Amino acid sequence: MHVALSRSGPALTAVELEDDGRELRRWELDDGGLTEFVREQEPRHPRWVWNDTSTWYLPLLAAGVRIERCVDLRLSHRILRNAASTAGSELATSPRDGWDRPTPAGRGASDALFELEPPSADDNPVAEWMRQRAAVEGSTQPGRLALLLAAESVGALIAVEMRFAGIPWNPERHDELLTELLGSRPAPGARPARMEALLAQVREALDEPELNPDSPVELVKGLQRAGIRASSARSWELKRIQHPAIAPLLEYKKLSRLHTANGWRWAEEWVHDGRFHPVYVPGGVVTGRWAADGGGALQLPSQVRGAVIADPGWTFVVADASQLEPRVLAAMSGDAAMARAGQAQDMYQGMVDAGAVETRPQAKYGMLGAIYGGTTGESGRMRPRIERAFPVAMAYVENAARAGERGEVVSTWLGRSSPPGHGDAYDETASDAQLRQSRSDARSWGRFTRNFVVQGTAAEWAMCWMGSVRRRLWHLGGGDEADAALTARPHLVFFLHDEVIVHTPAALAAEVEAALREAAAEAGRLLFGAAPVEFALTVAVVDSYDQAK
DNA sequence: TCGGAAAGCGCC
DNA sequence: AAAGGGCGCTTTCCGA
Repeated sequence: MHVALSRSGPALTAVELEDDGRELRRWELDDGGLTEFVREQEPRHPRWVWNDTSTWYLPLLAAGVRIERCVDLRLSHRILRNAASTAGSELATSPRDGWDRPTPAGRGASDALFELEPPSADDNPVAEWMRQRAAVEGSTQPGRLALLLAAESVGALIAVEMRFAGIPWNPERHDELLTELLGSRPAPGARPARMEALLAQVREALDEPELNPDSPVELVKGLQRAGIRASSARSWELKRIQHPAIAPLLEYKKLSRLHTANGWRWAEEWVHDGRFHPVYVPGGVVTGRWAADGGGALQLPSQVRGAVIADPGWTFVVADASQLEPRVLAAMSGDAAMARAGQAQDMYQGMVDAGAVETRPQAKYGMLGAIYGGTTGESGRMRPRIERAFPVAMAYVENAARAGERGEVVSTWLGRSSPPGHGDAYDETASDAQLRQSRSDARSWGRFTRNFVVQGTAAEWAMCWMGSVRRRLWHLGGGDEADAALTARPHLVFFLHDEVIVHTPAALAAEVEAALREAAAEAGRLLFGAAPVEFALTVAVVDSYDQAK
């Protein structure tokens, strides 16, 4: 059962659809009636069809209404517009229209969390839904694409739910952590005491009393005047230099980053009532990974994770998928030897035990090099051995790289396609320098497409995993019969590419862990069927995030 | 004065 | 000669 929601000015329309798109019933509503309508219909388990999940769902959640499933038409449209397997569809060949507009930004401080604009008017969702169904059914891989759209849509629900719930954040502990590292909070515009002290050491050691360490240009000039040959102000370059100014300078830069990105000002903007409410952007990255729009949820530094503290009587279950991308590559390429190495809880150790390489770091850098296209350092040295041990997997990523170099489009396992390549950027009149540049650009694009197929498929696995986790957690909390709100049950509060945090009553932690593991296995089956690849999780039950790992 | 690019670094 | 993928955020830099 599907119910499409749309808005025309102040009027809302709900249309119940037969599976073939025929209209069964129609309701005319207003904003005040929407919440009650959805609440009444939800026990029938409709799939809500709407333009953008965040605009419709956030107000519903705020009113205490949680839904089971939806179709996010705009996210789906974007996938189908670009997918190689739907290139001939009416959707993909028609001119760009309103459905090609970007998802409305959820930007803004969480003060405005419940003061969002109401859902905006848009083109007819029923017609768009039919167009999308036709594109999927006419594609070369309808089953996979349908799964991708379902996973993307449940991801959109989860993103809104996590923003709504927020991640428990203890402002006092955050302030303590900052004070331990930086000194007490300085006046606006002033440097914290610890940074000021380090800066004095740097200036002294360089004999540069006016040095401005925050300007890379000034910093490099100052270093050079002191006889230090540095071509940039990057930490990795400075680390190689023997000079008394370097250690305090590196420490200064580290603290400066913390102070500006996740310091007191950040907390004032993003943490309210003991919760950090980041804005997630499903599908915000070309590969299908999520992005964040404000708050920096995907870059939360380890220094402040100790401020993520569970509520009294509650705890966190932190789970990350171990070596997700190598496992995904083993499954999608069908590399049996690599899959065998993945039978181990620690796949890199499994690669050592299989005799592919000698040490765990060699396995790790070798694999990352294979997936990223690295040719230097340890990953470059390991390349021949990885190729010998896992020829099928390596051929898979090499093919993706060569396709990208030729300007071709590549696709993930479920059918998300890469952006169009550059094609031949030169002709017979090109100079040697232009030819070199062109070949370099092609190789660079090849590294992108090589990584795209793996990173994008890993994102698909993660979305299937989370969708399954979400469903299981809801039932753990009593399912539809229970009256408890989303945040009164075990619920997802954080997601970071291959890692989730569940906030749960402590008594349910063991069941949550089991649900996470079952969901990981389910995601593997959903994507890859009976492929003999295991998706191992590392799980920790902790009261604060810094205790995980 | 403003806005975009670049630099640098945090996460995976 | 160049030689590792994807992002977001903050500050500085620089030109319109």
